[in-house]
Amino acid sequence: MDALTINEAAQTTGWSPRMLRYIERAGLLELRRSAGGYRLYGPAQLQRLRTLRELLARFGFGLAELGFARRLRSEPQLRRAVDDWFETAPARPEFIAPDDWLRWEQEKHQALIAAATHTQRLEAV
Amino acid sequence: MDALTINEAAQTTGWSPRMLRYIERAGLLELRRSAGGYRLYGPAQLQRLRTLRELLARFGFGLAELGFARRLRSEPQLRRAVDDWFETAPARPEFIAPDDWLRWEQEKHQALIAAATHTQRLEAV
DNA sequence: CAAACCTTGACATAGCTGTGGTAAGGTGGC
DNA sequence: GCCACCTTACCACAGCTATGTCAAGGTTTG
Repeated sequence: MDALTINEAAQTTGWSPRMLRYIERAGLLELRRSAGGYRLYGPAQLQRLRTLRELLARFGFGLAELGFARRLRSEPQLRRAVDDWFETAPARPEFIAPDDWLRWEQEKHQALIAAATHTQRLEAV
Repeated sequence: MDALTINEAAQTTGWSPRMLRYIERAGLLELRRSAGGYRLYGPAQLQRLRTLRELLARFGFGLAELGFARRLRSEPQLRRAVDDWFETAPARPEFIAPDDWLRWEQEKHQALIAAATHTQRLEAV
């Protein structure tokens, strides 16, 4: 068997077993199951979990947001509706000063980003 | 002056003044300001606010998610990173049964959707 | 078959979201 | 110049997110 069970996967990816189940539940990772129902993590899944970690830390957002990104790519109706909303010329939110948005986002994820940065620094040592 | 102030805008859009400020703060609507700093809502902004209402009710997500969609379109790096993550072949989350995701999402927004539906019904009367 | 590991489900909690207030102070139009 | 309206900055609160822990009960494998 070249697949890990959840605790082994947790160790090599840095996620807790709890979070691995949560991530699957959130629709962000598809897993094979053993005959008895054990989650089986293959190399591809492990890699995905590691990049997921990096992604969230680097940009400071959460699983919910990524789940929404997933909906955007899998639900054309939703995609269209959202695109339409943003493209309605007059309000042009693309032109809001990035600073404003950043300030807002950073307030939200300040702690998270700080933690991530700290972690990276530790890892860099 | 063909622009409304915040309470007038609130009345014609159905949002509360409180939420109108919140929406602006979330980077989802750009507004002109009077010399003294009053928010000025033009027809375009009003329309946008109305469609925003419909968008959220129809698909059952929140301002935070829409804010993330905005980031996706305004931050190419983020966009690329997220696309890459989803396109990494092996886990293919696009192929997760829509049912699973829906169940998950609906648990989350059950109350919200119920409330929205209820509101619509009231409005329809 | 027994020890070690897994599964789902429930309870817990800090922090953020979406909303509503209120207060202290500036703006606008008659 | 007044009164009504606006602004920002707080306090508050229910509900959701991201995490952890624990219990009761199957699975694996030596």
